[in-house]
Amino acid sequence: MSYTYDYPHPAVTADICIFSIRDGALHVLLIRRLVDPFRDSWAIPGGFIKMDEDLIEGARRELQEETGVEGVPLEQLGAYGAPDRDPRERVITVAFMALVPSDQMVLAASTDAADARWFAMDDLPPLAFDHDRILADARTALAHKVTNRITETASVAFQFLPRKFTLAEAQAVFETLKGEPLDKRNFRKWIAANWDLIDLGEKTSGGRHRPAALYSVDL
Amino acid sequence: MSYTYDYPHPAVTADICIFSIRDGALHVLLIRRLVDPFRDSWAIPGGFIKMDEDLIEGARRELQEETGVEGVPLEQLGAYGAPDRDPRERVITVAFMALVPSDQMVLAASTDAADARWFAMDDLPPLAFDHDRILADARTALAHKVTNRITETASVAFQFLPRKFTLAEAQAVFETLKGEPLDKRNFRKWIAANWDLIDLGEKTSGGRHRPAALYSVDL
DNA sequence: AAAAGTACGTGTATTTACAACACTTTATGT
DNA sequence: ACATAAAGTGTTGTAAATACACGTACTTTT
Repeated sequence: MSYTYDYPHPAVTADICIFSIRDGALHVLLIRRLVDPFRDSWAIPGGFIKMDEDLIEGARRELQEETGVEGVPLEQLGAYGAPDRDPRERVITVAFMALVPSDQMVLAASTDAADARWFAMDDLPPLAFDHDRILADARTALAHKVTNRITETASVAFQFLPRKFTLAEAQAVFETLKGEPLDKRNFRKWIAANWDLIDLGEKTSGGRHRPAALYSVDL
Repeated sequence: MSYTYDYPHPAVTADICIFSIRDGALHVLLIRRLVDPFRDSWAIPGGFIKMDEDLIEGARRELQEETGVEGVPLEQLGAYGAPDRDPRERVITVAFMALVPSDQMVLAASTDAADARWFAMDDLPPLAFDHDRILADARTALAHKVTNRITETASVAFQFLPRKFTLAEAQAVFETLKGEPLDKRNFRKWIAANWDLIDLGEKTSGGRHRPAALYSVDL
């Protein structure tokens, strides 16, 4: 089967930057390519949009097919379409991003991708295509989303915390997402002002130091 | 000549929202379509991306071809790709926007567009495709760009003013772009704090009221 | 010449957000 | 008891945003 047009058409893909925190460090989900070009290179997951699906649906489907990840709230980042970004043919990609708790994710490779793995953002392999640029843009957007407003993305941050958490643990999560250290007192003022924290009246124990109060959050 | 692919490919277009102020009201540049679908409907200018040009280059070219408008600093708004947004075939569009001084623009219609005209934003005709949504998104983005930061877009605002202008004239321009009235005293503080205004020591005359001081701006 | 009309020009007080900054408290381990 | 380690806690300064009202200077009309 083949498809013929009177004028040349580009291919259109959706590529998805999935961020998570693992072991206290920001990670991104990458796949190893099984096919040329960039065979055996790492890349952000993505693939061709089908003719009957919306862009975000295509992104969701590709993400599921290539990594097994489902049910994440994607946000569009923008379109990338430099003429030579793919050596095969003209390929324009629409980039999406999301922040997810990776513990609940079951990674599964597929036919298109040999392997799906989490990589620490400060220890990335060389990436296929222009995925380094896309990922850098997504990283910047993530930091803004988490701090500037009370977005859905920001509330995902609490998914990285246990149901009962200390304020120090919460601060570590937000520092990781923003990528820079935060002042302890200012952070406590900020989080108390922007979320409904519930003081559980319980304390940590077992540390060789003063116990911390435990909180939960009402999102 | 025809082009054949193993898999179906969407068409990709660039559509451009060009805003300007005319007669004190925010206007947008629209074209009347000469071809189906939506023949004789009004639409934001745009067209198919060529295989060897970047998205923004394609946007610039289509804008020039369809309206004669050149040399404007486009910014990407995002990609729109609902499966049924074009009845002919699957068409994904990447939207761009810009704010320009329309007086210097020479409008010229082309083969694709019967007519290019400015429409007041509060008196729009029905638009082709999903252009009403794209335009609404662009309108929101414009208001943010003009006020939230000192962006290039914001400095275009002064292009709507004569070289020597009064602060009341400047306020009217920013109110039009933002779409809401501004407090006179606060506006004067804000503009003085954010731009280099030069008091020319001259005054208006001929009004049936107290004359206003004339300024110019050093961008 | 006086009065009315019209837009010009100006200052202060309040609130909010953000940034900087240091010491006391309370547990654990030796 | 003492050392260690992290928890917890307020104030101050600055900048930015908001709200708000009246005297001034010129033109036109009577």
